[in-house]
Amino acid sequence: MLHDEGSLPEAHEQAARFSQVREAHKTEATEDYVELIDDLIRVNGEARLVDVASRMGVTQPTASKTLARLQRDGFVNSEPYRSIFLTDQGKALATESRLRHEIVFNFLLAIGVSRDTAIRDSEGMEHHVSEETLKVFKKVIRQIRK
Amino acid sequence: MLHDEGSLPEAHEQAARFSQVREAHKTEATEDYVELIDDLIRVNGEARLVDVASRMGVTQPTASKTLARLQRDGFVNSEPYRSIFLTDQGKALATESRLRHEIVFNFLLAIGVSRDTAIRDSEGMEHHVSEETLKVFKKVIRQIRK
DNA sequence: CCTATAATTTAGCCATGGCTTAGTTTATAC
DNA sequence: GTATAAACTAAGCCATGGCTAAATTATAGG
Repeated sequence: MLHDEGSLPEAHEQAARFSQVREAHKTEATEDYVELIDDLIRVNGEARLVDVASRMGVTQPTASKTLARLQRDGFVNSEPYRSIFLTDQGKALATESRLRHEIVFNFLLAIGVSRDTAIRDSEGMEHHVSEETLKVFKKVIRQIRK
Repeated sequence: MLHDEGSLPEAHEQAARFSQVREAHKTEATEDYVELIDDLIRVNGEARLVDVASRMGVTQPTASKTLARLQRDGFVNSEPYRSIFLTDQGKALATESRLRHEIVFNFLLAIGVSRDTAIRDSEGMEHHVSEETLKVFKKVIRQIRK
């Protein structure tokens, strides 16, 4: 059970958890964007707004505005009408996000989730998995593989 | 690997996944609120705004505004200055959310995540786990328990 | 080299979900 | 029964992240 019958967790603890989830939310867009930009640079040699937008499933103005925020916050760099680059901070975040994403994805595969679903679910889950859980995921992957 | 070296998933498929995650986001607040209101009614006999706010970790005006949206969308019912009730639709969503939440929580426990972390991570993860993955989670819980 | 098309930006709209400050209603305590 | 405290609502602010329509800049073809 998540909490006992007839009782609830302490209010301030519950509040702290919800605050934490909201906090994670704020960084989701950033992580998704830098991860995608990193992929585009690897594969295409450069990241163009038009590709970011189409792969994120948003319109170009939306992608443009989001990228302006990422630039303001120091994750990307780009000059007007030019392609997009990751700053060192952006690269670090992309690497970390990719790693986390891959672990969640491989974990889902390992326990028997189909590839399609693993791709889909890992996209949403990756932002909400703590370091501790990630460690357990890695252990389970190793165990199942042997 | 999530995708091959030197290639990317099809743009429209990737876009569809991100759209899906964004879609899930929209219902998160609703699910968290109805789940909490359901708990409060079970334990306290009623759900008061002041408790919803303190347990969600937001100010009363924020909770009030969110509840107005939930009422507009048919999940809760309440008269001004009175306590909050779930509609049938709200109860159904609360039940479904609680179930999903418990499965994710118990799954994390089962694979060896600590109770505190399981409580925290399940809060964020529950909204991003598909039916298929949930089934696998249930199976794993059963297997580990015996 | 110029023109058409594609890419990008700008401007302005909207909903969500945070906040504060101030006012109103309800409940409590004396 | 009324004063005070607690609960709730109202009004108005902000950032994020969606959108469309229109303007601007870059690029490619003839």
